[in-house]
Amino acid sequence: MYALVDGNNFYVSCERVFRPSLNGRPVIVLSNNDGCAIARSNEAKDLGICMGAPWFQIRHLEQQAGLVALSANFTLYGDMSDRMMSLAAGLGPTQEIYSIDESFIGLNGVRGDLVARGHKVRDRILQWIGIPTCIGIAPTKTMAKLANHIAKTAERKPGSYPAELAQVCNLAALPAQDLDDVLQATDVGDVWGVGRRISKQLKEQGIQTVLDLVRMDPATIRRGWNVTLEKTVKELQGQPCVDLDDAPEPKQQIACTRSFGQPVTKLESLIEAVSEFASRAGEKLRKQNSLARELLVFMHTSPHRQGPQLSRSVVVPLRRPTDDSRLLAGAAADGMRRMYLAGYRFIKAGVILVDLQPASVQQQELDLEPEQEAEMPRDRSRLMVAMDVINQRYGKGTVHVGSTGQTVPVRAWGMKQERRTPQYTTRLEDVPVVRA
DNA sequence: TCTGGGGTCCTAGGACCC
DNA sequence: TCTGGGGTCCTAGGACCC
Repeated sequence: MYALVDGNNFYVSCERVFRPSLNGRPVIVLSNNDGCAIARSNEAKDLGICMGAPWFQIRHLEQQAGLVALSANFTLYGDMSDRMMSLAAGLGPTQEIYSIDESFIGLNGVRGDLVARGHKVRDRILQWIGIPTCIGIAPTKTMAKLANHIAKTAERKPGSYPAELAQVCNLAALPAQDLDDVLQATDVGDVWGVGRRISKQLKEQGIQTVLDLVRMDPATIRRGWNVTLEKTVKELQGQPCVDLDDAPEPKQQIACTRSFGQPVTKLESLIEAVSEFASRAGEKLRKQNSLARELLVFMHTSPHRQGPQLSRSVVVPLRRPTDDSRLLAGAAADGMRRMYLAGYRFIKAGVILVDLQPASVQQQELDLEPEQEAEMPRDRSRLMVAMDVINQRYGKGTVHVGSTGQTVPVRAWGMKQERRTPQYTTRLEDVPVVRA
């Protein structure tokens, strides 16, 4: 048995904890560069704002409907997430943190009324952290996801489902006929693993609701689509195919990519940008104790704007597997020099570290180039360790690779974030002060 | 004027091997 | 009249997730 605990409108809820005046108002959180909506309060959803709606298209709602738009404050959301996860873990013996606002809890061995237990944990998260959540409970992860969706919808749209399913929904506790009714009332596109494309295909075959999908023969689904969808159907039928993953493997690739605040044309600016991205990717790489053997750099112009378009990428092999930000930044800069072409307005660039291996694996080699040894650290260099410790303690970018251009007063490629709230929980100067 | 960022899994097809 | 069979590895692209 599994539970899925999911924060409601998570980013918006985080902001509301520190600005209660936002309660009851339409609020959205914008993506990097204040580009588009990535989180919406219920009131904002009711205004018809879609996930991913470009800000310039909905901006008029600020005046017309009192919409509040905030720049993304990922430092805040990450910290609130940690707090929420630690309380959600109290629901059962095992936990898989699936995303910043969701975790699966394994309920094996948990006795008693699961719905009552769910409400207790939900109330605790709301009181201690301030984040409203919904909890779905079921025999498989896919069903728990569905139960969570039902718990949320039942709360937000009264009448859509039986009222007692709101907030905490245990599908395993429903009588068969009630379960069928609930599945029939749910669109097949709401199932975890059924995206826009497959949803459309299923509907063309007459499979409209979750109940229709549950009644399909898994082998038929496999023949008509693929094994992934077959697993989804089996899971919906109550047969577990996806295990709880409470000790995730290290990532197989690590990316750092950004859109620029404004178009960038100059090589120097692009080199600064990808040096910075490579250095940031290096931090993530060291955190999971891996080395990279290859690095991919890319850049492209904006498909949404007029003018000549260009999209290029190059793979840069590294001399030997490394986690050293200096070497990664250098490789990224080399790649950029190789692929750069003048005359284009670039809007995005990025670095992806691929072909990763554990840092514990060491390929020995003959010392054929002893004069280069000093520049090619073989172990995690003490410098990188010191750099990470200082940046952890005094803030990101306190110590950085020189080629990233942080000494320049204004970075040509910097991000636009005009509406960001303070880092209430992670920066001493930003901690709210209570006055009597 | 203006549209995010970071991942995973699966499959088909080509290269290559014996 | 006539061109083997079986296997692995790698890559690109598609679909999905939040």
